[in-house]
This record gives sequence, structure tokens and C-alpha cells, in this order.
Amino acid sequence: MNEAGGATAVRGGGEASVADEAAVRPMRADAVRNRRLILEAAEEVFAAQGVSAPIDAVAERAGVGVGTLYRHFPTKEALFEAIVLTRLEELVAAAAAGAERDDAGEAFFSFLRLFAGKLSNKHDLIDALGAEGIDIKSRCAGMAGDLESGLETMIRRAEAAGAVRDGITPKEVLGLVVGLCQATERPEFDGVSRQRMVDVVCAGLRPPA
Amino acid sequence: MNEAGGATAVRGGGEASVADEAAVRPMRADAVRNRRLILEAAEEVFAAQGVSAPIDAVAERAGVGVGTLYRHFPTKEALFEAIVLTRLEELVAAAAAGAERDDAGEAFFSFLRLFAGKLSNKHDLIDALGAEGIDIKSRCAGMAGDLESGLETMIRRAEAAGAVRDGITPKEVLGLVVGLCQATERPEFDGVSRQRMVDVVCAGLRPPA
DNA sequence: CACTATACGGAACGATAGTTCCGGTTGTCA
DNA sequence: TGACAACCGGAACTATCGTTCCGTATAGTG
Repeated sequence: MNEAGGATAVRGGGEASVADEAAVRPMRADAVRNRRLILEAAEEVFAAQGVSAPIDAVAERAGVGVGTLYRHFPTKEALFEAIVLTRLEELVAAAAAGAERDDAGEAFFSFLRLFAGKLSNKHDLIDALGAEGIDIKSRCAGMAGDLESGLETMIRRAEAAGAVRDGITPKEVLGLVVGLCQATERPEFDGVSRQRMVDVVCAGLRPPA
Repeated sequence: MNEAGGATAVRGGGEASVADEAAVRPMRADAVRNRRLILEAAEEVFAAQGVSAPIDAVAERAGVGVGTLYRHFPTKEALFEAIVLTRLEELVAAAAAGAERDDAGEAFFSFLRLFAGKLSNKHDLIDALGAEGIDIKSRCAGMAGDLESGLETMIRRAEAAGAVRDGITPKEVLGLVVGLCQATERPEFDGVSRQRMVDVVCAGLRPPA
């Protein structure tokens, strides 16, 4: 029920808290260690099994009790956000960088490939972008918005350069790539080449002959 | 734990049963009516909410108790199969028909559009083809196999006709289309045009210029 | 109309997963 | 070193869902 969660910052609360002294006191050494262990474990478990992985699995993998986990992250979703945000940040940074490149077309398509690659075997990210069941909350939604903005810029510039068909929206591109990654993550689709599927999408995004 | 389920046929058991007389006795009128009500309710509920919809929701919508539901379908999966199979059958039939058309290229692409259309707002089918969590069992898997076969034929013929790029597999096509449908089914993707996404995939499947 | 096999309804059960609580432990500071 | 606050662990609580059970109702039959 805390508004944010996952922010039990190592060095104190966020913006100016009422009692300054309380905010300044650093975390105890074991708490710092456990927090890191939990984050690492959650990263592996969520990436491998998706968001629906039991929280106990994360606790066990981290070698701590569930109580400890909940001390650090008041809710499962808070933990999930903390993990996914870092991954999303990388993508947003890549998108922003791509939006500034001179060769707009190539920038766009190579971002798409990088995007699909980053999604591979990272079930958590796919879930987050596909919003599997979870209310995509606050900061995650914000990040996703940033991603879309970067994409939008890239698309418009590539479009102007004649490298991409007209009228495509960031959401469509996102849906296409996230969708195919979601599919290839499933056991029944193990024979398929994700590489080729991405190729197909890229080819389809080029202007018609 | 019955091997099949959902087959409590209106007119008796399947192949020759030991006691003939028992197999001949028709279902009671109310049982027939309820069975139909349950199937209709399940169709709507699963299509709208996906396979993870609570079974109570189906019972409530059908206006029967859960006990009645379980009398007709021994397991949730059995009910699910019964619903999805009919939908899958339509697709398989369409695929088989398409595989015989003379204009191989057009046949393939128009099947793809029909396929995407059939998936729209039918969460159950998307789940089944994407196998969301469920063990895709016996007859469903068989049907999915038939679908792939039909698709395979269409692809090979379209390929020979020079209408489709080389090396594409049915699973790749399935993954692409199911994936994009899965994405567009999500609330965050409501602004997107599924039509255009399908167009992109179709364009990408054509041979490179 | 009476009788019985069949079907019905829904309370109850068991499993799973998220969250809370509290007695015991341990880091930190004087 | 002693004392206190922060922290830990995991049992227990709660909610959800699939499934079972059994007392009651009723369609079909003579």
C-alpha cells in the first residue's frame, strides 16, 4: 500500500522527509546485502519464468525468507517493477541514441533487431511490454511511454528518408515485435527462427515497391 | 480423468460399448438443454476472458451450478477443448480449401487475413494456439497439426509461384500472426490497427525485391 | 399416479500463491 | 561488552480456483 515501493533506498527516503535524521541513517549491512541478493534472484527468476513465478521461488533462490523479501518490497508488483525498470531503461537509452543517428532508416531497423534480441529469454520484459495481466503501473508505464517516444522519432525520420512505409505507429511496431517474441518463447515454437521472423517484420515495414 | 471428455454424446457412447442397451438410452431433456447452455456460455466467456476465466463464471452465465457443469465436462480442460475444437475446425477447413486453389499466392495471403480475422476477439483461440499455460492436449494438438499441414502446402505452392519468400515455415507464420493478435488484444494496444499489422506481415512474407 | 434412474445445485474440500505477523537474531553504537 | 533498534525467517492467514460430494428435484416410464 505504499505509493511506490522498491525505493527503500540504501541511503534514505526519496525527497525531503519530515524527520531528517531518520532518513539519513544508512541501512544495516545485512539489509543491504539481502536487498541485492533479492534483486539478483528476482532478475533471474522473472526472466526465466515470467511474472507469474511464485514469490517464494524468488525468496528461496535469494536464500532469504519471504518476510525479508516483503520488508524490502512491499508487494510483488513493486519487486517486478524494480527489475523491469532497469531493463527498460537500457532500451529507452538505445532508442534515444537511435533517434539521433544520421542514417534514419538503418538506425530504426537496427534498433528493432537489438530490441528483439534484448527480449530474447527475458520473459519478464516481454510480460511487461505485453502487460500480461499486471496493471502496468506508474513508472513502468512512464518508461514504456519514453520507449514509444524514441521509437516515434525514429519512425518519422526513417519515413522521411523513405526507408519505412507511411503511417506506421510505434505501438504497431511494438506489438509486432513483442508478439513474435512472445510466440517464440513458447515451447511449441522452438523450431522457429526468430531471426527470420524479425526479418519478415522488417521487410514488411519497408515502403511497398 | 476420462481419456477424452466433452464427448458425453447426446445419443450414446462413441464406439461399440459393452452393454448396448445402456448406450442407446437418450439423455434427459434437461440434460441436453443444459449441455447446450454450458457450451454457449463457455464460448462467450472463454472468448472474452481467455482460458484463465474461472469456471464459476461459465456456470453462472449458463445459469447452472458447477456440479452440473462438471457432470457434462469432467474437467475444465475438457470444456475448453470442446469449445476450441469447433473454432479450429473452421480454420483447418479454410486452410485445406486454400491449399487447393489455383492462385497459390493469393490463396495464402487471403487465408492469412481470414485467420487474423477469426482470431479477433476470440481470446480462447489465441490462447490455444499460443498454448498459454495449458497443456495443449490430444485432439487440440492434432487439430493444430492439421492447420500447420494445410499452411505448409499453401506456403510451398505460393513459394513455387514466386509469391512468397523462400524458407518460411508454417510455425513462423503462425507465430507472427498469433503474436500480433495477442498484442492487439491487450488494452494498451487499443489504438493500433490490426489491419495494418497484418499488412506489414504479408508484405514481409513476399519475396524481397 | 407412483417410482426410480438421472440430473441438478451449491456447499465444502484441497491446492496454490500473495501477504502479514511475531518471536528470535544480529548489526551498530556507546 | 551491553543494550536497543533494525532485521530475519517462516509459520500462518487470506483469497482464488478447480474439483468433489451428496441431499434434493425431476424427467421418463408403466
